[in-house]
Amino acid sequence: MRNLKYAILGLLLEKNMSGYEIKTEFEKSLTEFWYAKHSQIYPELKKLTEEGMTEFITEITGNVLEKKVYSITEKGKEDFMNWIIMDEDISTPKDVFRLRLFFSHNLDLENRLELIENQLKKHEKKLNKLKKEQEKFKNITEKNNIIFADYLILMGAVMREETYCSWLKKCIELYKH
Amino acid sequence: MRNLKYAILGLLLEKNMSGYEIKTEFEKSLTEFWYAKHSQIYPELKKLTEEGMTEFITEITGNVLEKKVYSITEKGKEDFMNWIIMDEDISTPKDVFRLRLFFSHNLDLENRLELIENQLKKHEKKLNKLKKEQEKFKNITEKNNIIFADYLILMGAVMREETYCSWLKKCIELYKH
DNA sequence: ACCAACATGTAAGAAGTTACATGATTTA
DNA sequence: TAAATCATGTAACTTCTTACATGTTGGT
Repeated sequence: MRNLKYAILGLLLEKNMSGYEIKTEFEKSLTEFWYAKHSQIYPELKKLTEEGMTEFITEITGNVLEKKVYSITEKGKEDFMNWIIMDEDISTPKDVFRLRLFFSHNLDLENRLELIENQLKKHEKKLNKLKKEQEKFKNITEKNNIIFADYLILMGAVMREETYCSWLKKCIELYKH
Repeated sequence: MRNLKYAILGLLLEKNMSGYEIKTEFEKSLTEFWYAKHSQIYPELKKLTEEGMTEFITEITGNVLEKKVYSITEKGKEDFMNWIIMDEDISTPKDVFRLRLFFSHNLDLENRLELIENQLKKHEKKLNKLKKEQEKFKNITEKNNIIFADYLILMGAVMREETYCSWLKKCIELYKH
């Protein structure tokens, strides 16, 4: 599948970046649908370079600190463009909370409700955070840039969290009556 | 995290099962939130037995076919009951489609719309399948058994797919105007 | 001077996928 | 008698996490 590969290539298509900057982008822009630790990113960049998908030059920050600035090659671009139109089957995300809920008849009603209410609190907190972020996207008109994709992703994340919260509230309601 | 472990222990708490039956349960009951191939289940059962969480007896089907029927031990039950009330941080599911969409400004409008419309078709198909399954749960009253958890999980799955579809439709609409 | 952020890597192990490998039983 | 399902495993590999390991730079 090599999805991490394409996440990295997609980022490098925007601009040249170091491994550290890529790591930062994962935390900022991709966090609602992908993530990777630096311990996965650095070896992947090494592999990508060996495969001829990326190249790098070394830049110096300050006096001695070396930074490897990666760029995507023609070969990398071709590979990325083949991947992005690929038609893949959808897969259901794993969900540890749902796993717990499925087996929650092993708990008494009180503990079962606590389990769900705790989960609800967390998702409500996340939803509020996402809604605050959404305020940045007031006047979006340009549909051809990465900012618009950001906007659609965030909208999807808000909808996803709203639904998760509604579902949990419905579960609580059903157990209470 | 050992989530597969607890998925298996949870199933064995209901009734004694063979690896093959556990595999079948993953496909039938747990499919909306967890899954594992038999190549992961068999070694995990072996490990669980070594750890004293499960035991097995060998049964013969037909003339010679051996079946290992696993049961959960007291130690396994204790461990499971500690896990189910554990308070874990929520994590965002990875989503390859969202990854593609995020980078879809690299496609022209026509291909971008095709990408989203294909995804919509798949999620609509899945939603219809889930709604058909929901018809089985007409008169649910008993809130203390595993069937009720099944019902809540399925409700959550329907809501999740409905929202995914709404989001995709909204994306299409925004790109078309 | 200290701390947060910048910067890059490796090692060990857990989790998950794909393929290899085999054979029995049931149903059409 | 052929195909689907039952039944159990291993091997090689990819993916991902946690921990180890080190050092620089910029701001207060």
